[in-house]
Amino acid sequence: MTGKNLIEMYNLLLNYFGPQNWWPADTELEVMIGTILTQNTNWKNVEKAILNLKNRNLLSIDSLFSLPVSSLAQEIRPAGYYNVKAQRLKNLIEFIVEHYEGNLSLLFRIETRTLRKELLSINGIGPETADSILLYAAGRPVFVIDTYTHRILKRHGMSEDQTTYYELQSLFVNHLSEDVALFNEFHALIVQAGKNFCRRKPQCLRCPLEEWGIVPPAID
DNA sequence: CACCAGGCAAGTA
DNA sequence: TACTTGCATGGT
Repeated sequence: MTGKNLIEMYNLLLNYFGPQNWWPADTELEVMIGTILTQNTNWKNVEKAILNLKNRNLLSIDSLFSLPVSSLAQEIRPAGYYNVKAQRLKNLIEFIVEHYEGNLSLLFRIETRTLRKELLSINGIGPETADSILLYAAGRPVFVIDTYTHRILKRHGMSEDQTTYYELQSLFVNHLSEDVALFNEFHALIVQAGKNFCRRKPQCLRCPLEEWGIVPPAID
């Protein structure tokens, strides 16, 4: 497993699925909200929640800041875990208001490593959410790892159960050029492949990566 | 009916 | 450090 396989994987997926045009959102704030809402949750449900916020003109730092967390929870109900996620969104908004004058461009002025630590300091933002914000909202060359990435690489013999988030991230970063557009597209394609072919059961069927000559075992 | 979805934090030993 | 559990709606 080498970089060659990753580039090959990328080309196969891009050829099969085409460009994914991520992240599906109108503003940087909407991206950030989406990263929290989609935690362990189907994106379709997230869309319903975001539509609720849009319809009530709540997609701004100021309006979210003054909205009671209980009201926010009701708006985002379709996204599931709504009490937890409402508090997490509040934590994010309060952080931006209290540390960066409620100004996203002020927050995104920070250097990547530091910005990552800042995001991780917020309760409710873990490695994947932080990296998604860095890549898809702040436009930094950070590779996002999710459960699909773990699953697909494991099925193709490129990782193990114990392989950590950061080990997988290093695998991609060390074998790819540090390119925001590439990282953006690659992760989106992995998610697309995961949704279509890499469910836990009944294992990968008609997977575009079959061309590798690898028969992915059903695992997890 | 069971299973899954673009995680994370908190609790336990 | 290394597991386990709670969180929850909506689609298949």
